[in-house]
Amino acid sequence: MNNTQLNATDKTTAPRMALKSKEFKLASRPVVSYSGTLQNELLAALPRDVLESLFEHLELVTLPFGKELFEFGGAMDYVHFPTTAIVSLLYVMEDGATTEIAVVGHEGVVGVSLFEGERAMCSAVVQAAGYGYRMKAQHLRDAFNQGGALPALLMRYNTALFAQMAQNAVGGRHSSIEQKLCRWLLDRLDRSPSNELKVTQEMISIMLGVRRESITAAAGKLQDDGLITYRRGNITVLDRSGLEAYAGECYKVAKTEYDRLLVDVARC
Amino acid sequence: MNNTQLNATDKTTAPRMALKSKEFKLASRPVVSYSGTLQNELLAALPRDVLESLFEHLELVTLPFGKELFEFGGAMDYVHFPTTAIVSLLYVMEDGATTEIAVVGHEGVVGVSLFEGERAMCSAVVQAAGYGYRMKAQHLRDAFNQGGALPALLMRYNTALFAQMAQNAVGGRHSSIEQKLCRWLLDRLDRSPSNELKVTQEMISIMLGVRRESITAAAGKLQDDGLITYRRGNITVLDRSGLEAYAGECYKVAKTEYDRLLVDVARC
DNA sequence: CCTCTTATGTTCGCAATCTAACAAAGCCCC
DNA sequence: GGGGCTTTGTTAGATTGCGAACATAAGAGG
Repeated sequence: MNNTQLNATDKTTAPRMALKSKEFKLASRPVVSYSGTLQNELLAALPRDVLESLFEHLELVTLPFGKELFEFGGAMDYVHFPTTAIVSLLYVMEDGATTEIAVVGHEGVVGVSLFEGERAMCSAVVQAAGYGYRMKAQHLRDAFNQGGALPALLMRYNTALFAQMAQNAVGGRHSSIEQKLCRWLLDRLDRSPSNELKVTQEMISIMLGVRRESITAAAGKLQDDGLITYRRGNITVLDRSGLEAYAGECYKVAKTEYDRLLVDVARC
Repeated sequence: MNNTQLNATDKTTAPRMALKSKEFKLASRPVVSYSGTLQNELLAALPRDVLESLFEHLELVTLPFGKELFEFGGAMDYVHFPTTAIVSLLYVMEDGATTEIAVVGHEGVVGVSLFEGERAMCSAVVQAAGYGYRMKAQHLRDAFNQGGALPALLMRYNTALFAQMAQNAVGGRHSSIEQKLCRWLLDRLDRSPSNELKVTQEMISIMLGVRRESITAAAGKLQDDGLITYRRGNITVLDRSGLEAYAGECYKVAKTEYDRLLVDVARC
């Protein structure tokens, strides 16, 4: 556990990987559009008038692998609504040890959880290249303060995020590395367009806060059991329900909360 | 780690302990009063007109040790604003393993983090007997939807709670048991009226999700180092800054976030 | 096709924590 | 002031994951 661990990945591996991940680009490159925003479920859940009022502030951006949307202690000028990208909220300890606090994809928003806090208490790193909409945090704050459907929606999203973080805390203490790996894969899968994940074992180890060798061992076992196959930075999930069974309750509980969020949202 | 662990504590130890903890009762028993509500910092931070509109719905209640304000999967009809009481958000796994997700005292509110979710994703248990104000969740929801200072305040509180949960996840993976114990003691201390905590090592072990023997060992070491003294369900903190130094960054980061919450709140 | 980088596989010993069983106090209440 | 329950102390062996060092292989780019 040394300080070079994340840096090495961040500054060296990350940009290179970003160039490689062509799979995540949409078939036809999207433009800023009303329909485009609907690819983010949180935006899609807003009443049409609210979304329209936000629309002028939204900007479609590419989110390359490894990009830091904000870092620990830094300012959070923008919030991001991922569409095809996946973003990790990561905490890096002073000694270099890392832990993934939460993961955000097309179901959520990055930065609003830290609303009004001027400084981030963790960093946000793009884990899977893709697209997302961003807007100045101040505009979202203004919209929040105007009331309507937005405040309640964000509060509800926070509830689901809470569940995810809570299960991270629980699983971090009481799950085996294999279980954690299963859950991590499932969380990505839920936010990915395919059953193929472009990620190295080293990256996974950083996210889970374990050694790379432990991931090698765990992944090997999952492959032997026919749940996944992998080769050099590429994991394919073969048996989703098998993973779910192995992951145990942590995944299930958090997933249930997200599903409920969407159901509740649909009622609006 | 068996299923009887929490139950034994809950149903048997808890009521007994509650009867014992006389220290936490206020010198003169408070009545529902405007000034009483100010003992909760979140309520105190509300503009006078907002607080007055909530006031009629607030009810002063005693919160005896061990009382479950809500349980996993259960309904959350009330939100609670502790004044002298301390409440743990606990998750109990199917196999009986436990983890404390967060702790709430006079600085916060229990139940609102799970706003609009009809089912709780963890249980809330009174850890230190005392008082608190409660109100029907629906009334708070109504007030939230009316806008004004309340939505922003709750959002800000969520930010601080996020920081605490995040550090729980981080520390759960990367701290020694002794460090976790230090941090846990400090978190209680911040919400307690004195430097004496009424809690058994067994209770602590349940909160931290470790074995009781590990707490015995860790507490013994802290006592040898002159940081605390203890005897049968009673821990006295002797050297707060010593504990902080030992606890490491997790405590510091979360504390900073709460301090900022209060500063921001004071600006309102 | 060859090379060089990066990703994955493997090993050994070590430290922390857990499981399990039992011993010794301390404190409440009769 | 003594019985009985609760809390704390102690030990021994098993397991999981860590640290470090190195071996192998896959694929990108020349």
